[in-house]
Amino acid sequence: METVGRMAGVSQVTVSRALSEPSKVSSETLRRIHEAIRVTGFVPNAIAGALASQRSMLVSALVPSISNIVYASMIAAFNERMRARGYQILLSETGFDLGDEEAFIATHLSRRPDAVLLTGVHHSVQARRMLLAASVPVVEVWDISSTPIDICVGFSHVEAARAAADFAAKAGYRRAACLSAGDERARRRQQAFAEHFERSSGQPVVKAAFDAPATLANGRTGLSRLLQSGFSDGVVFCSSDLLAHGVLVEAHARGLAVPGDVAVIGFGDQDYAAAVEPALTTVRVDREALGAAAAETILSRFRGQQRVENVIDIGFDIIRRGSA
Amino acid sequence: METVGRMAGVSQVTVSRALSEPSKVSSETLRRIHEAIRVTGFVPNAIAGALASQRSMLVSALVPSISNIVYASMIAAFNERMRARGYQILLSETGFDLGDEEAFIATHLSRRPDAVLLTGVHHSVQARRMLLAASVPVVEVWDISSTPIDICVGFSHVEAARAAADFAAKAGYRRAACLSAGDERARRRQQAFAEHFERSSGQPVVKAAFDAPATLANGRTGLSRLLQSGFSDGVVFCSSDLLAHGVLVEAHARGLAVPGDVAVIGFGDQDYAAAVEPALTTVRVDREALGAAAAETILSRFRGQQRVENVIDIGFDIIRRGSA
DNA sequence: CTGTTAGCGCGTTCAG
DNA sequence: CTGAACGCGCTAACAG
Repeated sequence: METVGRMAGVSQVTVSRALSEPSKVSSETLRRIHEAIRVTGFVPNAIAGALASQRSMLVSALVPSISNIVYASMIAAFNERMRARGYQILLSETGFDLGDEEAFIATHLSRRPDAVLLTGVHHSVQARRMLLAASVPVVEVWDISSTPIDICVGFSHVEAARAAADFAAKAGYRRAACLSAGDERARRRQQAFAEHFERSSGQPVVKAAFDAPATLANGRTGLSRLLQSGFSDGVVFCSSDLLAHGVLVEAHARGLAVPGDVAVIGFGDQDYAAAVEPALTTVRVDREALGAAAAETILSRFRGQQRVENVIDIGFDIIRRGSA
Repeated sequence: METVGRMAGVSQVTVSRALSEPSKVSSETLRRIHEAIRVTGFVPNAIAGALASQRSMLVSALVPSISNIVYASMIAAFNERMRARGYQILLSETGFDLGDEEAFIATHLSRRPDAVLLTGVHHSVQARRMLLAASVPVVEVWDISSTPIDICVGFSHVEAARAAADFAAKAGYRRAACLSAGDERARRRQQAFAEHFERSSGQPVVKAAFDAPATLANGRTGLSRLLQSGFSDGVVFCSSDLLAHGVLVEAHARGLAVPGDVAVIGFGDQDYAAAVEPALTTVRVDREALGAAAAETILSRFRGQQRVENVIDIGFDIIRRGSA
C-alpha cells in the first residue's frame, strides 16, 4: 500500500481507505490509486487486514464428509450466502469422530474465524469450552437440541423417523425392516422408526446396520442380509437415498417387484431419487434451506442482533413416489 | 503469549518457541508453559503467526464443483496429505466459468496461501499473471498441458477418449453415440471419441450434450434423445458414470437389454460403477492418486526442491465390466 | 477529504 | 537455554 500510495501521490492510509471505504475518498484520488494498483499488480494482504481489524472474514465449517452430497449441498447454499457478504469458508471434514472434531475446532479457532458452523449437536466438553471462549457465533446444523452451544438449525431425526413409520403403517405395510449406515443420527432414526412401527403394527422390525459409510453396494448387501434374516414382503426404511437405491438395484437383480415384493423408503431426497426406477419414496430435508438459514442467523448476529431465535426447526416432508 | 509467559515465569518469546520448536526449550519450562496454556485456554493466533513468519500454512484449492464426487474425492486425498504436514485447505467452488475463477484467485491470493491448486489448464490471462506474481507453487490438476503455469498433474482427455473408442471398436460395436454434460473437458472427450470411432468404423457417431451438470435424470433424457435421433443397437460413451447410470436406468425402463440392445461406457469409475446392474464398463481415473501426487509435488517444492518434474501424467484405465 | 500515530499478536533476528 | 527489540502489512482512532 505504501508503494501504491507513493505512485498515486497519497499516503498508505488513503490507499487502505480507497479499498475499504471508497466513498470517503475523492473520485480523482480513487482513480489514481486504482491506476497504481493496476500497474503494480498489488493484491491486498488479508492476513494483515485481519490482524489489524480483528475480523478475519473467514467462517469455519466442519462437516462429517465433504464427498457426501447431503452435506456438500448444504455447504454450497451456506457458502453462497456468506460469500455474498464477503466471507470465505474454511471447510474441514471431521469424519464421525468427536475427538477428531475437537482437534479440528482448535485448528480452526487458531485462524480466528468470525463464526463457526458445526454438524450435529454432540460435541466434546473441551470443544464446547473452546467454542464458548472464542465468543463468536456458533451454529450447529442438521439436528435439533433444546440446549445448543449458541444457535442450532435442523430438524428432529426422531420425529422424521416416526413420520416415516406412520406413513408405512398407513400405507398398509404389516412388516418392516431398517437399513442404516455408520453415523449416529442414522442410527437414532433407525431406532425411532423401529420402536414406532413395532408399537403400531405389533410386528418386530428386522434391522441391519453398517459401520461403513453409505454406498450403493452396501444397499445391495443390506437387502441381501435382511432377506437372509427372514425379512420379506414388507417395507425397508433406509438411512439414506443411496442405500435405498442399492436396495432397488438388488431387488431388481433378484427379480423382486418394488413395491410389490419389497417396498423402499429412502432418506434425503437426493436429486436422483425421482429419477430411479421406481422413483423413490423418501423423507425430504431441504438442505439448501438449511444452509441458507444457518447463514442468515450468522449474518444477523454480525449485524449486532443478539436476540436471534436460537433454535430453528426446518422440518421435513415425506415424499410419496413409486417405491413405497 | 505474553499472559501465558508471565504465568509460567518466562517471556513471550519462550512461549512462542515452546510451541514451534519445543526441543529448544528446557523440559521444566516446557511443562510450566503447557500448564499455563491449559489454565488460560490459550489458542495461538495463526493470523499473527502468518503475518510475522510470512507463511500462512494455508493452501488454496479451486474446483469446479464441491458436490461433484469426482472432485471431492480428489480433494479429500489432497487434503489428507497436506494436513499431515500441518497445512489447511481453503476450498472454493468456481463453477466452470473462467471469469469467476479469476475473481476467486484474487480473493484467495489475498490470504497469501503457500500454494495454489487449480482444476484444468485453461485460465484467464490475468489469472496466470496474478499466480505468477504470487510466486508460490501452483498445481493444475485433472488435465495435461505441455505449458503449465508451474506444475500439472493429470491425464490426457483426448487419449482417454481414443482408448475408449478403440475399446468399443474392438469389442465389435459398429455404431456409437456420445452423451456429455456441461464441462469443457467432457466435450473434448466426446469430440475425440467421435472422431476416432468414426475413422475406424466409418459410421457417423450420434451426439447429445447438456449444458447442465451431469445428473441421473439427464442420463435418462440423454438416452431418449439419442434413440429419437435414430441411434440404436450400439454403444453409448458417456462423459460421466452418473450419466451412464441414467442411461442404464432408462434402458431398463424401456425394456432394452444392456449390453444387447444398447451398450454403455461410463467415465470415472465411481464407487457405484461396479455395483449397478449390469456393472458399468468405464474409464477409471485414479482420483486419490491424483490428489496425492498434487500434494507431493507441492510438498517437495516446500522442501526447496525447485527441480520437481512439472508435468505428471497419471494415466487412466479402461475397466471392462458388464455394460459394454 | 487526507495524514499521523499507534497498535493487532506473533516470529525472527541477535545478544547474552 | 532465554530475552530484548523489531517488524510483518494493515486498520482504527484522532487530528487537521
